[in-house]
Amino acid sequence: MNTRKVTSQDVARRAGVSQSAVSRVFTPGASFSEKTAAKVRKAAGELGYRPNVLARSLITGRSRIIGLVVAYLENYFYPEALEKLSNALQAESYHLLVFLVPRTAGGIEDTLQEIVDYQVDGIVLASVALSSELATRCRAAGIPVVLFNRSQDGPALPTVTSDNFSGGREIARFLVAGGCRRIGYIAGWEGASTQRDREAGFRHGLRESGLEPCAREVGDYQFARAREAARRMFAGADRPEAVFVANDHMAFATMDVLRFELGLRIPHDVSVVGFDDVPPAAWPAYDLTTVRQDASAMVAETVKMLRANIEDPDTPPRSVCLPATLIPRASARIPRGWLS
Amino acid sequence: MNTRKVTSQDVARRAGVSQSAVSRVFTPGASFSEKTAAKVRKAAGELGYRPNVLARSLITGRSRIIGLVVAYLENYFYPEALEKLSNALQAESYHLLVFLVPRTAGGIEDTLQEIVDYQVDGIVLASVALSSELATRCRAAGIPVVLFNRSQDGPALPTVTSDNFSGGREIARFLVAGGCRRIGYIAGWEGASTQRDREAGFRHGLRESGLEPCAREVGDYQFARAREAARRMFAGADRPEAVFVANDHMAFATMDVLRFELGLRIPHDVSVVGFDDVPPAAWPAYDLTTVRQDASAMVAETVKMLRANIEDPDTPPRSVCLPATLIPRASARIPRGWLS
DNA sequence: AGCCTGTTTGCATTCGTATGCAAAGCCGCA
DNA sequence: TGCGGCTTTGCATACGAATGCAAACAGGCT
Repeated sequence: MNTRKVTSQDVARRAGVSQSAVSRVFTPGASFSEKTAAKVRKAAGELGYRPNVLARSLITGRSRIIGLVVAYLENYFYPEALEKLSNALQAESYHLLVFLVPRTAGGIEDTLQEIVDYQVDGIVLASVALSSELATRCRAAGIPVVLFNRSQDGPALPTVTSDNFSGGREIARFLVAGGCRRIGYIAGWEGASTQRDREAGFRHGLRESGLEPCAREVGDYQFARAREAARRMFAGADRPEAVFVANDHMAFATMDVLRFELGLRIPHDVSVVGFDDVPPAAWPAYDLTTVRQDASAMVAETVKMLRANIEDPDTPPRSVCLPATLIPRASARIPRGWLS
Repeated sequence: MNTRKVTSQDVARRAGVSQSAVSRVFTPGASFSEKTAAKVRKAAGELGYRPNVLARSLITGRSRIIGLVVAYLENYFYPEALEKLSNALQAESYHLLVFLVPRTAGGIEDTLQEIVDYQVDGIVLASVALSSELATRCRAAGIPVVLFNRSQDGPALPTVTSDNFSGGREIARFLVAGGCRRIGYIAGWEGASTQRDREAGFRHGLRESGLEPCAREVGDYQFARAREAARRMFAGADRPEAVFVANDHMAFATMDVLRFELGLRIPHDVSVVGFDDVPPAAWPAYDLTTVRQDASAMVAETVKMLRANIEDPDTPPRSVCLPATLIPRASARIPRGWLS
């Protein structure tokens, strides 16, 4: 309480120099002599002075804050990404200001405004779709935006995804090679590009063998809805031999329904494949065959793009699509020779 | 790019009023006539003006930013808490600036300094222990701090926990009532108050029946180490009939080892109980008996404390300990008559 | 009209730091 | 000693908004 904020003025007075000198000592690249630096550092240390980031950002126009918009953390891919992103940014002395928004289009509008109010240096949009009008406004505001794990048709924005199409296709090939013919698909939220691309790739892969999904339900990337979707899909007598679930989180729900409600054996009766490779997928209870999204690589690319766009706002938007590799585990029959 | 930042000056000019007038229209509680407000709002709308939060905070001394320090998001209790906390704070137009730190004491020192640099209005420390010296410095800096899910001996800081002691005791009673005598304990990170309290309560509960843990291993709240701990504990011939694992996250690892490495049936051969009640605990694959920490209530209390301390820094620190209730599920034998 | 009270308004200053500019200092060299 | 060139320093101002103060205004009453 008693300790009032200590400013560069206070330090200047105590060190017997001007406020500018203090500022320069704390500004990388500024010009000052070792002698004054010593005096300033000493005084600063004694007073416990630290530059006020907010005041600094007022004049430099950089806040060293990155806004993160994320719809939900229920899918464990996002906590993981958040953790990695935060760590990567901290290494460059940026920090994450998080905004949670309902996935519906309405809320994003306002949220984005709030973010801009904080003068963030950049924005990462994860698990969130952006109307093209909004995207344009962001560019207009001069704030770099990176789409994380979502792509976008309209106006070009920097985008980091993994190769959802190939991933989906690989899954189809894998299941077909394993001898499955009757294959179902449980879709994610239809508004998501990941959902679209995974399904498109999957259908493409099936078509290579003259097949198409024998059933399709929508789980909206939500646990509870995926459970219902699984129940519907496996209610009838002629149930699928395999099912591709659009992400791991829903795949867990599906496996639980198959095993514990319907008494089916996995993969003996049904093969299940997910997407993401979140940590629980590797847990023996699920041991889920899935496609790995390389979160670390995605984060690294995201940070790289942000940095580039912050340094030079006219950097042309790149779209990076990282390889996604299928991880065969025990939840789906492994085709003979697949691993060789 | 072209659109330069629009300031209150610009709005003032366009509306034909002074900058102060514009400021007042955007400051709740300030005095202005409806007539000027209309002019200002119109001009602001046309220009797309929004107050600069950073500039505002420079003069008001409030940034409307809350720093959140969290060690890791691997344990799904924390993403959940983070999501709820962020939502609760957004409702009061605060926002979370997240800082991830390794759980070791060293990093926190620096991290806390970085946080303070951002002039945050408050700090939430989750899953992090604070040296008493550091705690004092926080108070001295005049920044409200709330300990979330961690308590603290030394100097009094506001604290929100659930009743880990009672929770642990309840688990002991539950297992004993279920007929278990040989009961093991897999501990969390020894530096954590949650670990300490859960174990103390557990031991207390056992002692009521003249028992004590037949085995004890340390899992450090980490998945991999918990797995090893479980292997060690169940290696010998005279294995425990039940085990209390200090949190759900480690309990999943334990269950996997018991079932898939050792071929044991749960709860027939071994009863397993966790702590937290994270979402996967309710998934049929685990169906884990556990003690529920009411994350929503904890968050609500945290926000309340923060608000109180921000409004009046001399608010005496309160320690809230919320009830934690045992949720019987299928991973442990349910004592006859327990549910009645 | 004249006075009093209460509300609006603008002016000027403030928050804490960075930075352009010009003055001052330093160094070496002739 | 004097001069050119480079570095260091302080002064003054700017960033964008909030606010104390006093002037201006509006309204009610006599």
